[in-house]
Amino acid sequence: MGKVRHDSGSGDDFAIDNNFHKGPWTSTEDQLLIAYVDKHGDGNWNAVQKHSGLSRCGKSCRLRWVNHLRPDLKKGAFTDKEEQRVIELHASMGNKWARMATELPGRTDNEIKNFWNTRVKRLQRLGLPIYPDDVREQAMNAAAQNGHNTDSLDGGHHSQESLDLDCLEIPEFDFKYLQLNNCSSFYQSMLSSIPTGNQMRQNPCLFQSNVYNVIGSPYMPPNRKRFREPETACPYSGGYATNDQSAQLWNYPFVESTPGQFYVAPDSHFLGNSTYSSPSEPLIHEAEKLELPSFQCFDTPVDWETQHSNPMQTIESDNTLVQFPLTPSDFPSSFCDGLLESVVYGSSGERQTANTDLDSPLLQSSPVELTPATTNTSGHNSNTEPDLVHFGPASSKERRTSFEGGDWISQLLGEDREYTQ
DNA sequence: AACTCTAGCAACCGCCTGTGT
DNA sequence: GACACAGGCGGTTGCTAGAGT
Repeated sequence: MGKVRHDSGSGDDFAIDNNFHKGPWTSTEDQLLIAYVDKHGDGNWNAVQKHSGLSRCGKSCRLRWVNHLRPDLKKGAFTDKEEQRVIELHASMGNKWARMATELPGRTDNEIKNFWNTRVKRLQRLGLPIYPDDVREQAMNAAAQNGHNTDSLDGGHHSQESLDLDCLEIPEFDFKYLQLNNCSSFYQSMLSSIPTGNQMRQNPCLFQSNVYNVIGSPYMPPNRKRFREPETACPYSGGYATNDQSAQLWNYPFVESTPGQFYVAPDSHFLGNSTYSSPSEPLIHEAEKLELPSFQCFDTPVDWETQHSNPMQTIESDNTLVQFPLTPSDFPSSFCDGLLESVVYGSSGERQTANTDLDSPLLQSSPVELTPATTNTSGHNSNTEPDLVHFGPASSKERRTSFEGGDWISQLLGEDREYTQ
């Protein structure tokens, strides 16, 4: 790992320049830090080094305090209840570890993140889905029935946070252990439970993000590599989705949207955690990381009529793998970002793992990323292009028809594994 | 016993936002 | 508005202990 620093402005450059100590903390350092915080309180971390005698940068001190020395930390393995909660939270908010940590007293974002990643790896290894069937089904049902939160949008005082909560309530699921994914039936039932456009108009929050991201997000923040939730309601510009690699993977077209109309929240979960190398190499200019889903809401009402006549329909690339757009009513809400990933990304997870576990009866979704860097260290990516070629119906017309009917999705998820090479 | 593999964890990195000037 | 700085966040890396061979 290179230590060349490109960071601009934060104290770490300073830390490097001053040869601050790095690596594991010693008990002596811990004591110094604890003593300092006891005396001065936390915060102002760069002052810690100056006043405590620690040869650590402020960031390192903060991290050490937050993750290990804070008195309210809970140590030890995650309990079943905590695990259950983590699953719920991840289903609702994706890789928002810090937010998840606020819901799990005594646990840190880092801890949750490690726990989750480990868990995902384990389940992937076992060929089990990340989310229990119960979660998926209940979330699906909740999404289908959840036409009742319009008040929250009219209250005039809701924060993004409250919107998030309003948008998606993850019930107390019964987390029996995981069964194999029934992706096909699940997805088909998703499609059959799609609310009407009118419902969606009334509840724009319910029908945001992730699925639509594959439909084709007109949202592409310029010159941004990452998105944070407070930006959800920010203005948008045309272009590929934020998850532009996944967008490019699906190769959906650029669409200019206008304010007040439907747009897709940027932290889409859909395919968003599968950072493949795209075969359409020219489209990918840098190895951007894709975030796992974050729960997103529209602040802007959805204009479905407009969306239905979306110019995307008139745009078609020769390489288009999925015909866009599907109208919003083609999909349910992104009731569970992570769940959707489990459903759809399962296919990509299969593809990712196919080379090493072709015999697995169910290669499940995983947020473990395969970045171009990790998949393509030799400078080429040998396994993505064939995937794309076989990813979905052949012709655009067929694609559209099939996609709307959910048939090829079924094949994709449950039957057709040819694309795994 | 020696070696390899890997899961789990701690720490770091780079980017971001918020705030103050 | 531009800039610098502090702090926060999510992704990644590297170390280590334990399991497997």
